Amino acid sequence: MASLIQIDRIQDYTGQEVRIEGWVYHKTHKGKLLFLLIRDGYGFVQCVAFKNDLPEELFQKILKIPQESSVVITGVVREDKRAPGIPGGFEIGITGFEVVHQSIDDYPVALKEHGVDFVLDHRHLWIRMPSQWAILRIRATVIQAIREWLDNNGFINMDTPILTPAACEGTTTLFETQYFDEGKAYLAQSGQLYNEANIFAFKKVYCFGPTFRAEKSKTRRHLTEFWMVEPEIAFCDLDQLMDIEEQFVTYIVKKVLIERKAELRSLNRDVAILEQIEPPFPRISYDQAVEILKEIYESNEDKDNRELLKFDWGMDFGSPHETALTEKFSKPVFVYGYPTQVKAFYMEPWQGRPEVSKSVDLLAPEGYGEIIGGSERISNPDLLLDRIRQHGLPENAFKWYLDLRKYGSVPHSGFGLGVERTVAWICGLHHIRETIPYPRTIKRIYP
RNA sequence: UCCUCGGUAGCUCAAUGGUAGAGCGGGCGGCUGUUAACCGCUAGGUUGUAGGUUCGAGUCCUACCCGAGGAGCCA
Repeated sequence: MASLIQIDRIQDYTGQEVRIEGWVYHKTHKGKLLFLLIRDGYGFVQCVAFKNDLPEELFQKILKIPQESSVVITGVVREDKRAPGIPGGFEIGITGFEVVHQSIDDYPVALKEHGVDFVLDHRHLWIRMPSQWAILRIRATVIQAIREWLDNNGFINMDTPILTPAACEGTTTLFETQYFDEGKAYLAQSGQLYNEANIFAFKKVYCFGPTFRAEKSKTRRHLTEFWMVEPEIAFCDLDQLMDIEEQFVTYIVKKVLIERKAELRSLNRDVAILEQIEPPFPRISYDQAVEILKEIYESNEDKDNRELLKFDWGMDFGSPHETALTEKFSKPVFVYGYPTQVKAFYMEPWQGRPEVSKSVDLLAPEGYGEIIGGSERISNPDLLLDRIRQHGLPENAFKWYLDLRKYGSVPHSGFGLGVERTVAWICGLHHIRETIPYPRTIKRIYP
């Protein structure tokens, strides 16, 4: 029997008779000539049947097969530039055709444009389409790259709890659940505080898991459930943190470029932009960013846009500001030294400038905005206690967190990278919802 | 929470207040290189819901439901 192959390795089998197990994605025929586009989970390949070369019964069987039917096809691999597919350029001349299950003929997801509501209601079927398949393959590679780089650079994975007793940062709205007789528990929005404990045992750690935000955000950059990797490093200041972040992000992009080129191409992503991602990334201070935004504001002629771009020192960037700022750069750009008042309570103040924090965000180019938020953490126990009190946080809940500054406190830093925003940027997508298999948004929990 | 837009065939969309239509998808037939092929035939509808105006409402009015985009907040 012909050997079973994966479509992504098809170029290794030119001239050989092979077998593929997969599903019929598309069928078209022109009299005696018939084309099937078959997907097997690893790729998409065109299979060709010519009536005169096959028994009549077999040709009719292929002709009648509905979209999405599961099949086992035997045939000879040949190179042909005309052949569509991912990777494409190869096709299989059918010699054998076996139906595993004949799909019923009302498959709802047609090969055409669909509305947002429709495709999200059919997400369980939508993921079979080439664009969604490619995006989710790239997502898996991004996740693999994240773990690889961290594991190979002295970090150890420490899972932090998802059920937590209180708001970690006391800012965002959390999902709430009853925890037996212990009162309310909340779904984690960050593992950072636990990681700050972990570094005192393991030096460099990361947690990687789902994160939950119950905010009623309704934009193309938001999900209520998303994945975040949070590295945390002992003996690390803000500059060293930026060094780590740029190495990390560069590795992720390079890995995708090497292993998922066919997928990027199928998404029509301009890879030239990604290929130039190399350290160092530009580093600008918040103060400089404010100056740049003022210039952009002054030179903007469109009155409506102009109002959205209005900005004063002390504000946090809105989406229009991030977009305008990053359009000035072709690489991801660091913005450091945000005003203390717009950032979380645990961030180390700038020396001699307490109104500024040792914080840094990494903004992706092409208007994709913040993919990383990070900072150097407060290492002085008295200052940390002051901040907890100023923010009206429950002191008791932070007792353990304050302990960390009492026993061997060191300068330390960390950051969180949002997986979905990173994937959206690498893939060049309009909306974050396509970067996760089953997106959870404020109005959607099906399927 | 606020602002804007939308809801008509399985899907994408048309239809000046006057007989609800096209393309795709489905079914049947034709064609040896299709790339969401093309050509012919065919089936397919409680126009989001409830009320109102009118001789007559997909269209105008009111309320509601559902969804999307954006703002705020954030990764």
